[in-house]
Amino acid sequence: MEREISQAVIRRMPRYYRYLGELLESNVERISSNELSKLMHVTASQIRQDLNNFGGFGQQGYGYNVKFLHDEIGKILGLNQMHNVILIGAGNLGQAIANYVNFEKLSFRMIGLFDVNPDKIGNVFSGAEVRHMDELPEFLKDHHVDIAALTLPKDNAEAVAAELVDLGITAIWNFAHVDLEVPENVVVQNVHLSDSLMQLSYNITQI
Amino acid sequence: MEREISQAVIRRMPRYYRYLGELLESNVERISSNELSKLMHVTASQIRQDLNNFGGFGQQGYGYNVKFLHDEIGKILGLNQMHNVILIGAGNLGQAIANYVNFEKLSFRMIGLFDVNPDKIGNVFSGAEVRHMDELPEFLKDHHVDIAALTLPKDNAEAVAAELVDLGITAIWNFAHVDLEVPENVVVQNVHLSDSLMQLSYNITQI
DNA sequence: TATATTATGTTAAATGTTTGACAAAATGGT
DNA sequence: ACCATTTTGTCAAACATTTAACATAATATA
Repeated sequence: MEREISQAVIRRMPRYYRYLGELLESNVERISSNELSKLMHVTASQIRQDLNNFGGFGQQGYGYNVKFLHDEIGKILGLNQMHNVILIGAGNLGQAIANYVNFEKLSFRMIGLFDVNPDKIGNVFSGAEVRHMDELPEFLKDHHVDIAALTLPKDNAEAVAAELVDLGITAIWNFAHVDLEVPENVVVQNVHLSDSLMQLSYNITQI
Repeated sequence: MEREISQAVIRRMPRYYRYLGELLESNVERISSNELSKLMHVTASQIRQDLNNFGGFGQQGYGYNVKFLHDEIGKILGLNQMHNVILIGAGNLGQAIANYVNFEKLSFRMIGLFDVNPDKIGNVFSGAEVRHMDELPEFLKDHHVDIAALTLPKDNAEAVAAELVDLGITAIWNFAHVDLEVPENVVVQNVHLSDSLMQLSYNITQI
């Protein structure tokens, strides 16, 4: 039986991926957990412990090969395969997120935008046309979708999420200011901006 | 000597605040940790433990008064005072965030937008005009600013952050895809969207 | 008013996470 | 070819967080 890897570890993996990507761009070939720990301001022990959850990627006396480790973490995070993404709610935030997703060219592709506002239907953002929500069932018959991004007001979010789940979506990137209730086979990743702002507000007052 | 409250607890406070706000809107007068735990899908023990970090807000045999607790958590998070916010980088995401901040009317106010792109200077978003970055020092002489939101490409982020810190900014809400190096009296709250997307990507592949 | 019920605040146990220590293995200089 | 140095992977200790248990106090009912 395999032990499940904690989200505490998973949360740190994209950060390793990012630093290794930068090292790669700087043509650094190898790095030790000690050097990386100084760069990232974490303990070397944590780095080694984290990586060892997934296997031994390093070599004693040498350290880690930057390119190899970067690739391996990419695979762990599923970045070696393309994810088709749709987005519901083509407002300001939706447009920003649509851009954002396309930026990660090799792993994520924004293939459809949906809204209910007639003024927005037909507009093209980030190379995708905004369609009416009514077209969603038909669209999902023709296209394989891995992730739905929800960038809409909280009042509609729960109902739209339920509809998406009915239509077979199993991964939701949720920007709405509400916690979605979904079946347990559906993965929800929340980005609660106001929670983040409130945490900042708290930390300001503590100094 | 007061024991510092862990960020694990702080991260949960905005969520309590949100649920209590909804209960308040539904005219619920009182709630027990047990009822709230069912609503929020956390243990009642955790709720009581969390709240007791800040004081005894409840009463045995009664539970918690919703309005009182909501107010108290608001105070803890610093939401009882207005925070002036500026934003650097008036692109798509910047516009979305500017809207977002103004939405929390009683606690946060977007008072200035800055960019270097001449096409953007002079535009008005969310009631604030976009100014050139060169005007920032002058602006900060005339206005008290509590928080600077950074919504710009990662290549400029570190330099802009350094400039902000020089000019006396002590709280940064960072959306740039980079970890800022700042003096320890400066608070940084990161929103790394691509980290979040990668975490989602990982969790998809695990089911 | 007496009593059963509810529900907090708090202590202690259980669980989870991070850090330190070190044996084993590879490297690199002489 | 040898030896000092580096550095991993892993075990165990230290630390932090979460959950369970329960004494105490207020409420509500009869």
